[in-house]
Amino acid sequence: MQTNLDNLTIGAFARAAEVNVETIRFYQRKGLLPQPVRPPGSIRRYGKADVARVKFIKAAQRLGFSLDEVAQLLQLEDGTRCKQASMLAGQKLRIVREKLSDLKRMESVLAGLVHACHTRKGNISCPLIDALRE
Amino acid sequence: MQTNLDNLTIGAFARAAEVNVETIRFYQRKGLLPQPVRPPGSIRRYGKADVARVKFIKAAQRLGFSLDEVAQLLQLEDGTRCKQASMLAGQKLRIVREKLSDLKRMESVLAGLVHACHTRKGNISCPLIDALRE
DNA sequence: CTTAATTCCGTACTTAAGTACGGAGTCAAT
DNA sequence: ATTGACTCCGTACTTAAGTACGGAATTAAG
Repeated sequence: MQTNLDNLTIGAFARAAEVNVETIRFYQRKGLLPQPVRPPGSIRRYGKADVARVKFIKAAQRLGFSLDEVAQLLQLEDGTRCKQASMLAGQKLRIVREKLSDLKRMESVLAGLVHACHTRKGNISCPLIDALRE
Repeated sequence: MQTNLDNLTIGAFARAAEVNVETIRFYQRKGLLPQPVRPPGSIRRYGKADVARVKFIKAAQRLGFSLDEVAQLLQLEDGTRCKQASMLAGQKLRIVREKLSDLKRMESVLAGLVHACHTRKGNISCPLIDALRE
């Protein structure tokens, strides 16, 4: 295909990357995306490398990386510094596991309370409210 | 014990509730805590009911409720509307379970990538970076 | 050639849950 | 009675990840 993913306007770029235009500009201000040169008296054009970069960012975000952390990953983009990259991922993995255990605790407490609320008989007070009070 | 948890200044209140003073003021502005009357030309005093209310708020937050949701729970504080309370908890439980499954997915992807990075041999490029690129 | 849609750019706003600041008043101890 | 700590109050700042706005320039379509 002849460059149907090259020479994109910023609007087409945003659609291709499935984000909105303001997000592109925001990433440019943050330094996550390079600002392509602007031909004097004209508008900027973008290509598939740019689309790939945004998709990289979004993929990393889905794994729980913040934009600042994504910036670090982007510095390792050449793929030659596997050790650094996997250290970042390892840190993130630890954080994800902590969040998991927090959420599991919340899940079991909430499930227990909801169950107690449903099986409660007679005029005793709400188990959920009681639990928060104790 | 004679009122060692009553007649508190805002500073002592904050210490008793294990939050800081600005947080108390913030909760008052949000309507989560009542503003005790201020004796003219004097300062406000707080008691154990206030401490209990802050602890209630913090307990609910630990279960994943936002302050706006906590405000709803506080309206059910008398414990007579168990059905409403357990509906709120049920909604929260669904959200917690969604987050759990997201995090589990993230965990397994990250763990797989970290493992691949460590067992990689030779000059192939970083599996983590590759995964984000794909 | 005119009109509508985009782009560009800087600035300001959004949400959540606080934290920080600064000046004036009040309280406790010496 | 003065010093230092604390309270009061309003306002502004913080973080993260964008979103919204408004006016000027540019491009695309008819």
